[in-house]
Amino acid sequence: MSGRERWALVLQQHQIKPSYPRLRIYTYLVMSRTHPTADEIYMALIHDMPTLSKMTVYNTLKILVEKGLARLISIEEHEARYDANISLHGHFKCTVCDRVYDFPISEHNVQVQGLDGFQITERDLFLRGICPECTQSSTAATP
Amino acid sequence: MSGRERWALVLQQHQIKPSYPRLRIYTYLVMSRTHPTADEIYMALIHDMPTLSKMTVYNTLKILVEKGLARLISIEEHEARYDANISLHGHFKCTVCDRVYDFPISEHNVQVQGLDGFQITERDLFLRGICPECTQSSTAATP
DNA sequence: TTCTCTGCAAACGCTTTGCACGGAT
DNA sequence: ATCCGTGCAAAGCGTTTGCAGAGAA
Repeated sequence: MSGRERWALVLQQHQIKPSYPRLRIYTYLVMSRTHPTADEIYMALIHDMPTLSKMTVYNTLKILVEKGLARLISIEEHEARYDANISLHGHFKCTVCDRVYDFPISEHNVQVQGLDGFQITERDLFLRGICPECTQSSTAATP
Repeated sequence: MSGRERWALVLQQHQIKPSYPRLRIYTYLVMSRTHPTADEIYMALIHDMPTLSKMTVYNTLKILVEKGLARLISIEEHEARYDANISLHGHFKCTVCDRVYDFPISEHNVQVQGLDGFQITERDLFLRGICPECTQSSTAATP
């Protein structure tokens, strides 16, 4: 089974009709490790699919989130990023280069007191700061 | 010392000129426990201050965040919420009533592995789900 | 006077809405 | 023939920008 077929099956299993645009968008999201925005996905696919509309990207991403195949990362307001990795993990955003990194977390990171009676459906641990690469280039630039 | 004077002093200590609009905005943010948006702050103050502009609210909030007197909560994209409580704590957002609750967290909640070399400046633990109040009303409505 | 703050108006960018075409069943 | 997905155009909303007038030092 090819990669494309495999993801088509995943879509079907989640009650999403695997149309060509949807399949391409989902496959791109799965492959990419950069937590792309809707616009970045659109820009990456428009070369291959000249008729693709940004609308379809928005629609598809919305469906993927609803069906639990993707997560919406709102680590920074005004930019909605998406992640097809739906397992428990944290996100670090570099405030210099704007890249978003994954890092492993465990249950005890998100185990909290004082929320008795609250039904928790989503957990996000967001860190912000400067990544090693940007730290290095800034110290190098300041001799 | 009145409450107003006290917050004026805090502003001064953070190199923010305590103009009347700034003082009112900051005082409102400190008193409110609802993590208001810029628009909510504007709506709350416009009755008392008919000449207040939304611009001034945006400007003031930006300065407060820069100077470390407030935190920007991006628990939900497309709405920027602000919190004058800058101590370590988590946020829970009810997806039904949209309220944002505080809850206590400790250092071990945000202690993570795999980020050696990363300079961390901000930590956010966001939970989403349904609050007790909304859970109760929804079960009551489903007999 | 000089500098900063305020606040109007307009622009901006991302996202949503309304609707019509087209392809699949 | 019907239904659903696609995608154009336009509107919507929160936020930012440019600038001018007012006020404090």
